[in-house]
Amino acid sequence: MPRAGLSPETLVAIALEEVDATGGAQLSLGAVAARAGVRPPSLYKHVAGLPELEALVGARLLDDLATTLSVAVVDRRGADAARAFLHAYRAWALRHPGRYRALPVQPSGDPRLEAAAERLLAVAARAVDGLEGDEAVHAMRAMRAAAHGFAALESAGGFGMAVDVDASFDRLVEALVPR
Amino acid sequence: MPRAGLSPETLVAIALEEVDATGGAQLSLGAVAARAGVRPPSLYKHVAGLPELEALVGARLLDDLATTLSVAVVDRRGADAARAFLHAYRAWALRHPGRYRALPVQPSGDPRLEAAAERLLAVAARAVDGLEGDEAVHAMRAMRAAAHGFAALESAGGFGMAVDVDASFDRLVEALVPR
DNA sequence: CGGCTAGGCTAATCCAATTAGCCAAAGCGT
DNA sequence: ACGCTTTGGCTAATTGGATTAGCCTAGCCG
Repeated sequence: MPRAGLSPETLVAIALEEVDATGGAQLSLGAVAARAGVRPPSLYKHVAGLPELEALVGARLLDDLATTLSVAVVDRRGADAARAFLHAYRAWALRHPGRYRALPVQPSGDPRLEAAAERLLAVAARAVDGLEGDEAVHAMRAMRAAAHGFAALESAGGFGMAVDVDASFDRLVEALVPR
Repeated sequence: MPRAGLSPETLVAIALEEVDATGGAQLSLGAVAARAGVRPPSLYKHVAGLPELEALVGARLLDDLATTLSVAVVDRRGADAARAFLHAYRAWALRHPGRYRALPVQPSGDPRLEAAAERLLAVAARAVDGLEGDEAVHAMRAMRAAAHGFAALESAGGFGMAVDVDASFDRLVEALVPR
């Protein structure tokens, strides 16, 4: 039995393949082990168990999203920043529907998750550039809610009608963005 | 061993207690059986298994929500209807955070779920009263996305900042509602 | 080469769902 | 009241996934 060259990082990468393949269903150690070409108990040499693997994957997803948004927003100001944030958010969810559904609902309880969630918040804060105090908080919440709601519904196939979804999203964006 | 007086309906009611108690975590037959004062296998005399119970619970939740929204929207027109819809939606989610998280993500695959989801859509359509064709669809999508996004984030404790959440919601509502 | 550690493996345990098969409680017609 | 049938409990057994215990070898170090 040769070494498989596993590590927490490679396991996270393998788990992401599994997430993409299953469309975000509950992760299972058996599936990850099979993909890694190894028996399930072997995974415990690299991660503490399923909850830890889920936390690592969750943190990775939040981080990916935060990075993507960060790149989209950088160097933009005011309404442009907000638009870029919203479009990049939706694009990410559309590009990885499984990963979007696998995003941790409550990124609390694990320091890694909390740190990643923190980064995401920081990016959202940059997207409401130009607003002050409570106004910034209100705007940030509206953007997060709209982005998440739209992405969740769309990536779950919730928009049945045969009407242009891009157009719907643009309306939503323009309704929210400071005029 | 006396009869426990169970039925699909009572099991759904018991499952809802469990959902409220656990805050929307994965339902388990063991927990429901314990609450019903019965051994797990006995439940199979009333429902086909966990998936069916989940479908029944999901349909019941969608139906409750649809009814609540329906009552809120009835007799209202235009912007008033939209505002009422959004506020009632958020209020329901806030009143039952566990149930909100237990709402089926993809109400498809089971005719009962599909029917309930249909009702919900019909109520949303009434809330965009006054708009025609594509405009109505865009508005409905925006409302659903905003309502779901806000409710999901709020009921998951996603708004950490100490800034009035009611005010944030009002901003979002006014940004969306046809002026 | 001998020894140490890391990383596989098998076997065994635990837990939740589910199935099989038994048996009593109710309802019902006589 | 009596026996039949159906309904709804129960225990025992199976299955599947997570996890733990303990063994054993590959790779590395002196």
